[in-house]
Amino acid sequence: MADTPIEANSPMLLVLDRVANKWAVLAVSAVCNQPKRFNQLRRELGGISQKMLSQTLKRLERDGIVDRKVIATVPVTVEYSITPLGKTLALTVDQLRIWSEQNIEQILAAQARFDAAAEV
Amino acid sequence: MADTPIEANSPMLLVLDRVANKWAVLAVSAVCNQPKRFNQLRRELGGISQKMLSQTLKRLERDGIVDRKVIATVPVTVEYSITPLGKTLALTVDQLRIWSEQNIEQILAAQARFDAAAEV
DNA sequence: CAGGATCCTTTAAGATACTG
DNA sequence: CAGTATCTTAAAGGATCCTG
Repeated sequence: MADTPIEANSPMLLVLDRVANKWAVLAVSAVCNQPKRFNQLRRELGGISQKMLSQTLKRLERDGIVDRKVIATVPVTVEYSITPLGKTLALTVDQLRIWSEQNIEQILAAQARFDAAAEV
Repeated sequence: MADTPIEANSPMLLVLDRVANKWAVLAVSAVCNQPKRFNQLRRELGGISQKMLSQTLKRLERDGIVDRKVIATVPVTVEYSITPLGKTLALTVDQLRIWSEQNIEQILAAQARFDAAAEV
């Protein structure tokens, strides 16, 4: 890790602001292996509202993480896919997923200890 | 990345909820190399309010990411340091920092393209 | 020095209804 | 089907004052 403290508007924070939220991670992950349609994603991402999904996808598209392709069927179909840039991000985020899975027990144990110590 | 979509309460999301916010990342990063005191951290993390810092540190402590040590001086001193668990997390988060730095240009370029296309 | 408690403002998020 | 617009509610965040 870096010796220098992270500044308030570093690339890291800019990326975190976009990527480090539940729905963005879910969406990237869902789209990562094959293109998906809007409502298909909605169903796949459990409780997401269409507003949130719409927002999330638009942000990801703007950042060049996912690609949006309108197919002129009737009614219209829209396909979301991962970009090359998005793919590398997904790989990186996946590292965090692996860390999470490997350490979730330790975290939960720490929480339990903390809470036990707290309630006297 | 995983083929299976990330479920709504996976370890990943639990970790993201804690770790993937500006202040937590800043705090972990600030404490990563040597222990720091409360107000020392406050100064180092630019604009953080003491409420936010307090909240952030408490959460990180609860999760076993940082360690809190009260030193009985007068007035009292409190020292925050990284735990072994926190250290491995910092390493992982650092990967994301590296990705961010390497790809920030591409992201900004994508945003510029998107915005240019949007305003007609 | 290191915080807790309170109040108040701003932002995020969900529900609902409507459109090309 | 794939969204946008609007309204309302929930949560995050900041400012201020206070204490061991």
